[in-house]
Amino acid sequence: MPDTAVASSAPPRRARGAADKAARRQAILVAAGDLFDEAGGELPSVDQVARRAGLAKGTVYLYFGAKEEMFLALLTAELRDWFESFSAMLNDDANTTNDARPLANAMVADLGGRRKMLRLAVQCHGTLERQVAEEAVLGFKQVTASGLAELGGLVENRISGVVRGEGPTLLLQVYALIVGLWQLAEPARSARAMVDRPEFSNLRPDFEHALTGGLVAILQGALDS
Amino acid sequence: MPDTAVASSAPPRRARGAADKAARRQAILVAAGDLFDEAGGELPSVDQVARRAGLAKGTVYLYFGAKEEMFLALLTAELRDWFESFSAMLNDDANTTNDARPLANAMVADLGGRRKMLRLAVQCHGTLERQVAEEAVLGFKQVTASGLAELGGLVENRISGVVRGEGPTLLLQVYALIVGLWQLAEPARSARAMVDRPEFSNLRPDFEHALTGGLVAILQGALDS
Amino acid sequence: MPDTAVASSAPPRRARGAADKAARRQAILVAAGDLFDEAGGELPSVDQVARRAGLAKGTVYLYFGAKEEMFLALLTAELRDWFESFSAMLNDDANTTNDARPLANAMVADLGGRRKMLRLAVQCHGTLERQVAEEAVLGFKQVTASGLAELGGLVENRISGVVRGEGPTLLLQVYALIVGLWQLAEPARSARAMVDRPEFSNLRPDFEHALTGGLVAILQGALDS
Amino acid sequence: MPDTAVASSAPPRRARGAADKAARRQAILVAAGDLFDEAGGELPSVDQVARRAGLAKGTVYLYFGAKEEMFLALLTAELRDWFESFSAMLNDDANTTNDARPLANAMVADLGGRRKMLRLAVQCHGTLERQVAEEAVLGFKQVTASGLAELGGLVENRISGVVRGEGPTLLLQVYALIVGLWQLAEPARSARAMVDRPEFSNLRPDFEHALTGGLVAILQGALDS
DNA sequence: AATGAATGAGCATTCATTCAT
DNA sequence: CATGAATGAATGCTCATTCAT
Repeated sequence: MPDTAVASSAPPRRARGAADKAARRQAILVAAGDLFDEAGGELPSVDQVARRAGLAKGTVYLYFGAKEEMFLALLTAELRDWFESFSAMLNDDANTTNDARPLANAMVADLGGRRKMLRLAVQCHGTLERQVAEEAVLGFKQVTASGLAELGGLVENRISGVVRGEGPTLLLQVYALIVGLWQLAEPARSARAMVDRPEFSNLRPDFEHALTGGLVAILQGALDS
Repeated sequence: MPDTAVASSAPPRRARGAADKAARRQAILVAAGDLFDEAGGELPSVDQVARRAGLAKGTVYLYFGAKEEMFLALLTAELRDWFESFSAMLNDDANTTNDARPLANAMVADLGGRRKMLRLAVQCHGTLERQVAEEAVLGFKQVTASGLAELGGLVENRISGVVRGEGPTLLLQVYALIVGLWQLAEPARSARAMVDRPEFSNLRPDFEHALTGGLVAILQGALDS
Repeated sequence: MPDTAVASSAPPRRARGAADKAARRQAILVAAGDLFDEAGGELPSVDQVARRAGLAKGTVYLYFGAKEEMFLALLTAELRDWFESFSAMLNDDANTTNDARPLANAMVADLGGRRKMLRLAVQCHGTLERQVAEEAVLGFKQVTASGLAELGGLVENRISGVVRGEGPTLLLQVYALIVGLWQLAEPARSARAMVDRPEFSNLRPDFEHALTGGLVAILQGALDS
Repeated sequence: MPDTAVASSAPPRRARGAADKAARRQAILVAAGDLFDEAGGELPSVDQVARRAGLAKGTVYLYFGAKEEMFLALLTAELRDWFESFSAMLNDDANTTNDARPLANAMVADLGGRRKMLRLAVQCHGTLERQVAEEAVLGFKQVTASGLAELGGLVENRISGVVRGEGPTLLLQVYALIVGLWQLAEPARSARAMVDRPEFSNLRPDFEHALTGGLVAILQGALDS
């Protein structure tokens, strides 16, 4: 697979083949993601992204119809990855006993390395989706939907007590809890100092603590029913 | 004293007394909230708000230091109201049996009329807090923190099984689930049509269904422990 | 003269007599001047001035038709004072020998305590006059003109060599040199650090040195002719 | 190569080469300068400048980081030009006899066509410098400083009596006198009518008369020492 | 006379997107 | 394919001034 090997090197001056184009598209996404993360979850400008990717602003628009699509694609990729990871966890017998705690713990641990996904989720569900053309949301929705369906089925199979057809709902609950807690747990820079004051300590939830508790409750609720 | 009686009507041309000023401030908030809601959760411009309130742009800045403060104040009020409502539910014996369902149902029903609060929550936690001066977040945080503390105590008292000190955490889980699910359940205009397609049906969660399930799980988890 | 004695105390709640009004007007001017100086030569807002004077914004407009008038009046007063001081110098025989240096030195020393006047002069001649109603400039021009005429006559009498009728011209030259040099010598905050670099040393003139030299030249020129 | 020949005409729709870009930058400066002059020394809005140059507002910001930079660049150019002209005068033997009058006359005549420079100088030294980022002042300061150094040396060489090292000081005196007198001589529109009244005749100095006298004095002072 | 609430004109700046080259 | 110059919509905020009280 020479293509794969080359894909990771610098993209060529002109991306002609499909592989080249995919590589360039990927390079843009990487640049966008890095900048997004470095900015603490703030969307970088298209120009910044292009420069970071070593390209011109206009080039970005050859690969993405709009700025928001870029980040939607980014979240799509992050979600896909998370889905896989989650899938693996569900397939691990150690996580699917009658005790929800192992799975919850595994999930929380796994999310520890997914700050970018969490930040993107906050942006996308809160703001981004509003500003994108209908078609642009399509890819995102497709991946999400199919992932949800697949994972939902897995959930129904592996977690006893989950009623047939309720798998996706349970996943949505889980995802909502994760993203919702993350929003509360990662306040903006300006609020950072404030919530560190003792009188506001209960406003800055310990993300992991609260999340673990919530996940256990939701998962255990399914197991018990 | 007809004046006192009509205090809730339109404030006088010039708000001199504290009551008049409060009324005017309130009128601005109402205008802002209505426009926000009408725009489907998009922040209106200050000028729009002023015009809707029958005032000039500059006048708004006599009552709010910045645009974002306005909406933070709005959410503060909405939250305060919700806290009260929630408090009443918790104090209702019918909601604090060993079955979490009555409380969950009550909460979901109550939230049905709080679309504005939910939309504001999405905006504030996702975007607004990032853009406001530290002092401006203070009032918001104070109300939230004290409400959380108070409600948290109530939760610990009224819901058996909630460990002392874990009340606020449970509330955060609940709040996160609510806001998180709302984000997923209220796609932007552009995505509205899309998720109505059958193949995406599982992406447009039935907010009430998923929320009820999640709340029951979290609350029941506490009751059972 | 009880009035004079009272005039310097806090102005009464309501200024009724002419003396009271003058005192209040004076208080406003003092507040304006102090704030102007504290701000490094930046015009304070009317609100700031009013508050500093312990008055409401609107009250300022009972005494001055426009913000700029205030500062024009301020400069008028400063100039009047300087004129007097200058007059005294001219009347001092020690300053009116055939050597211009004593007078130049005296002037420079005197200007050392007139930073406010210099800053005002820069503002007024450069910007303020443009923005004031015609009538408002009247008082300023009157004082300036009469002072110039009077001082000009004195100059013609006391400085040998000054042709009859050229006294005011000489004064204008002197005044222009002073204000012009001051502008160059007091760069804005942002440029302060820069001109302190060695490579720009010649851009930050030693105000006193350059001014003394210039004054001596102009005055001596008259003496010699 | 017709293109090269018409380089000074309107730049192409899109300025790609460095020359085109310089031409466009120049076109913006010309537009800004003309508007500034037409407005009697008032800064036009960026939008006005852009429209006059046949461009969109945003385009201006491709060539200047901020509005003030534009006018600083304008003064820089004007000063550079004046420096050259001044330099030529100094190199002219007819201007460097023991009589300062020829040089003074030449300078005054030369300044007659530099109204734009004088108005800009008033704005820049009085207001503009205060509002610009430090880096933006750099270019201006550099040109000024180097011009001052160069001209200062020339002055020392060509005007007998100027002590080594005092050339720049003398130039500053000259520049200050010029700008200072201009400020006094060009009252704002509103004051124009007023100073034409006979009683204020001495306030509206004959710029050329007073300037000539002052320059002669300063220059002669050097020659005589 | 004094107040201070209300007004609203005025403007620089950013940045996603387009399209000529 | 790539570029990057050009576009221009969009808007929060200040503050001098007015005038109802």
